[in-house]
Amino acid sequence: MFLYNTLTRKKEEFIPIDKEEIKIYVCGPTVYDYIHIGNARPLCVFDVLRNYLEYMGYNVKFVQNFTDIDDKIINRAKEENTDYLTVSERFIKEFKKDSKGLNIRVANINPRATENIETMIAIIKELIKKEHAYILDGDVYFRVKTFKNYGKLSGQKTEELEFGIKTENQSKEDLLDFALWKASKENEPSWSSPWGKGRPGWHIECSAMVLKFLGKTIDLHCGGRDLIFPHHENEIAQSECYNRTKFCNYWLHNGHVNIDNMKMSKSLGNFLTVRKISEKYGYEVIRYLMISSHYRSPINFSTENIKSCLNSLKKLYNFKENLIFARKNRSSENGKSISEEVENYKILFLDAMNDDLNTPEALAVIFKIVKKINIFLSEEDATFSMESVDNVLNMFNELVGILGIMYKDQKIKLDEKKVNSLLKEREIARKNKNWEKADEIRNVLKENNITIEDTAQGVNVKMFEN
RNA sequence: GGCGCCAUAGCCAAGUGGUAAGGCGAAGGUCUGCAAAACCUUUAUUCCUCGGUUCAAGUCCGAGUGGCGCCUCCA
Repeated sequence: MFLYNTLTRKKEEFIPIDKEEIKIYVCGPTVYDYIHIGNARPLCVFDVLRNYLEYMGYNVKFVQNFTDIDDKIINRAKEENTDYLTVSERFIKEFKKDSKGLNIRVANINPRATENIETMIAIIKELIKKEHAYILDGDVYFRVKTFKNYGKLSGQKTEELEFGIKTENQSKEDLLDFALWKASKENEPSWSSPWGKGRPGWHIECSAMVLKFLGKTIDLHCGGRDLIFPHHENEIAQSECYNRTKFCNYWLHNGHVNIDNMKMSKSLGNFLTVRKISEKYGYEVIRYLMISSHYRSPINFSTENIKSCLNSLKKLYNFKENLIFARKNRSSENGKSISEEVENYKILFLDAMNDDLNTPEALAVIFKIVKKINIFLSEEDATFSMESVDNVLNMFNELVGILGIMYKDQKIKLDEKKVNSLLKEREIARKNKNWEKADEIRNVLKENNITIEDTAQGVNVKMFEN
């Protein structure tokens, strides 16, 4: 499998440190609000990565943190007249709800910054001892000039970086130095440290949690491309100065979700929450949208785009339902085999995934399978071998499962008995050419998310939300 | 000032130097009591522009135009 590594700016073959346990760290959310649609992107694409690695037979240890102490959380707590813990607890819950909706598997470990402050303090102590960091009025700063490779991830030279830098503390030794520890202001949550009361800087959190839960060197570190600088650059600096070894082999960065071609962000205020969109269109279409472009490309969010994705998903659901219908009603011992022609497509799907997770290509392969099989199904008089139908169904479920779509449950609001009696009633009406009544029953069922289609082989009852 | 990304049909979107995947939408047709679903046909002689390399360029090189991101918090 080839992955684009930001560190080398090339697609590289993925070679794990230890096949028995691939170590992935994904930067998680700062929990001060509902996640926005941009946050959904790394969740979805790196969940696909995880699925695919496991599909290939690797064991994966997947760690995603919660940044649960930060200025924004403190501010929100102040606004709501409550404490930071109430805010972070609340939005961790909401995060989990949205994640579940998006069919994101729960990480093996979800460490919280505030639960790992001891590790951070230990690292900072050592960095001070090694003169990679210094104390300044209760703050601790990382001395960037002591790390020769600073800039290796972002491709930046330190001299050039200084050009555009904006900083709040002018008394730092160097403009590039960043905070490892921040002295606390009055009435703010704080932890005691050798440098007085305070709280950790953002970058050290991730370094500490990576070290504690995954070790000194990890396979994959993932996040949005806006994290390349300074966040990930700083993580490398801290961790490599502390561990004296390479921090991470492959850095993966997803592209942004834009709105009107502008980056969607909480600071710009042009963001849409996952919750809001899911209330209108459902969660699944958000996930579909995320895999419909390559993970490194930008996505421009629009309702037109969402609606197009909804229709595509509908086509896939119809396909699956029609196959299940064919299995029940159109299979016979001497039936046509439909799976052989489609077996090669699985290889094409895997080729696409192996090529830096080319999910749009992988989706195209799925639609090619759908097309091929639909041509078989469109032959009205044909019957099919049940085994081959099962093969296709299994393959379809397998591929779609890697992408993490098609997970919506059938939702039946009416009980089965009632549905069956309505169906019988409709059949009688149809025999008597009482079209009005037949259509009325069809509408009633439709209102309950049950779609019925009259086919040559009988009535195809589809029970999913449209 | 530096680093980087992007430009392919009405929309979304792949594309490894070998003659433009796939999805949505639209139009017409088949099937159907009507639908639905599905199938068939049509929908980019051309990939922002201009040069260059090559037998061959959407793909490589150069210049230009337009858009975006990072260097403050960000996914």
